[in-house]
Amino acid sequence: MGMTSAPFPIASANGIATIAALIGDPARANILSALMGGQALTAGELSWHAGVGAPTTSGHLAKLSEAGLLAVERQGRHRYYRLASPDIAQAMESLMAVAAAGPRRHRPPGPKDEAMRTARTCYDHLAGRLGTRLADRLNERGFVILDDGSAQVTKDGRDFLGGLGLAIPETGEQRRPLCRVCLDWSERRFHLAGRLGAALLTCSLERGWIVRVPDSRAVAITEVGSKGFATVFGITPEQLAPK
Amino acid sequence: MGMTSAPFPIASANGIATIAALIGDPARANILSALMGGQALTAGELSWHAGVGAPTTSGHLAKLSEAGLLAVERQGRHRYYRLASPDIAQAMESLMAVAAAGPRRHRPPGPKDEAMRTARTCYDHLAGRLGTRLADRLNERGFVILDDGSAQVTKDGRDFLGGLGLAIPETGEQRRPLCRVCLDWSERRFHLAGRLGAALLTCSLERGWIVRVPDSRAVAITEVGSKGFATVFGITPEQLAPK
DNA sequence: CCGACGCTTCGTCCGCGGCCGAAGCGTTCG
DNA sequence: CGAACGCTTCGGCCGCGGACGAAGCGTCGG
Repeated sequence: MGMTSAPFPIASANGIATIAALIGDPARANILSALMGGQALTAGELSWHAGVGAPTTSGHLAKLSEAGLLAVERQGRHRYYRLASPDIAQAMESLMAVAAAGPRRHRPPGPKDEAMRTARTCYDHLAGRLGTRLADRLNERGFVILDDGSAQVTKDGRDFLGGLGLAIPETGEQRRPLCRVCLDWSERRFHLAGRLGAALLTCSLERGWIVRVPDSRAVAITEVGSKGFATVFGITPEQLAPK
Repeated sequence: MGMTSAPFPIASANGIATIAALIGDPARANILSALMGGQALTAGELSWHAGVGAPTTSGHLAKLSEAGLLAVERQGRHRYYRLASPDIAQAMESLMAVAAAGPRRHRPPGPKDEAMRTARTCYDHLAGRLGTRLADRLNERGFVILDDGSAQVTKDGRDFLGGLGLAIPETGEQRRPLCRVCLDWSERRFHLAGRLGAALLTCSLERGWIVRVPDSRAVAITEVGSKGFATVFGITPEQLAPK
């Protein structure tokens, strides 16, 4: 028998349990999901999202912060919480993919849900139909190469995006990938993440092409945005239609 | 203010909590970690890995199966459990990355831990120093392009790997990416995953270059393997040395 | 300077869920 | 066919941790 010593914890398996247990509480999951919107929120707002009282929320926030999942910033009498790193967002995203793939959870697609499917933020980039179509169009035009689960920006793409005023750092040799794909839980296809994805989101917001929907990760596409996405990226309104 | 209706659960945020809660139990995390080795294990073996009794393990396995995280296969009086899909493995991997990045968990690197750092399986591909060096060498030679967090196989690479007897399906249009990167929790750098990563692992096993270490995800590099990795990929033994 | 507000800490309650021993069911072997 | 084995089901124990109300601390507004 190859049984070495006692049944002792596999290296780091305990660490992963700790993290997962933190995410595993409904209230905390709601908090983290709310923060997947990408913007920092106050404890009060998070309390509302979590669906529990202020004291309970405070406890949750303390635990999440201590574990390094959240970063906190005091500002006046408010405390702004945000996800501590893109890694956290990616872990959440992977879990969403698993959850969406799993056995049918009864999830009546409400009107708000429909807005989320059309366009939403995924931490710091775009997701939903808008996000996936954006990836498709950039791929078709040879600006990014999407080969199954990998993504790469081409020379042409760098030029094109540069023309939009999107300054993509040449090769920062940073931890953060320039361009990676992210599995969309509603579309079950890929959209663009990484520094490029983040740049596309901020650009769209700055130009007023999309606006954030209050208390939600969903974003609404404005009039000017509808034109902008069509002329610049070739995304027709039909492609963004619910059905 | 924009408070719409009651604080009702964000779409699918509850689903993610369910999944995370399942992973969040230490015993279950140990089970899943053990199955990250990529091979199916019996309930008894998993009970040992989990560190709890058989009845308790059985309960855990039932929950994990029902949630769609595990697939089970009856064979004689044994029941073989394995991860239900690569998505699960990726979610676990993301969580490991978060856990490893978090505040210092006291994790005295034992001898077994050292073996894991040298070479181990990560679900169905190679990780550890061997895995990352493999990615490096393939990158240097222009067989794959690693640009930050993205990976792509070149024409040259396809030819090279074909010469090794690795038949990589041209472009299966499958869900499973041909080549993607996976963050190595011990090296804190990328190694290769996807269908390519899986092919590299099975190839190495078939040729006897590596052998699985019992009751562990670690793999040991054989004599012939040491030569093989050096001549075929240009990986010197020094690059695989612990320090 | 006092009251309203935002957030946290403290104390308490209580229910969910993990754990085990014993028993039950199916399979394999002598 | 009976005994050993692998795994699951059942029943009961117990402790962890999430929930809230009340109170405490810091900040902003008149």
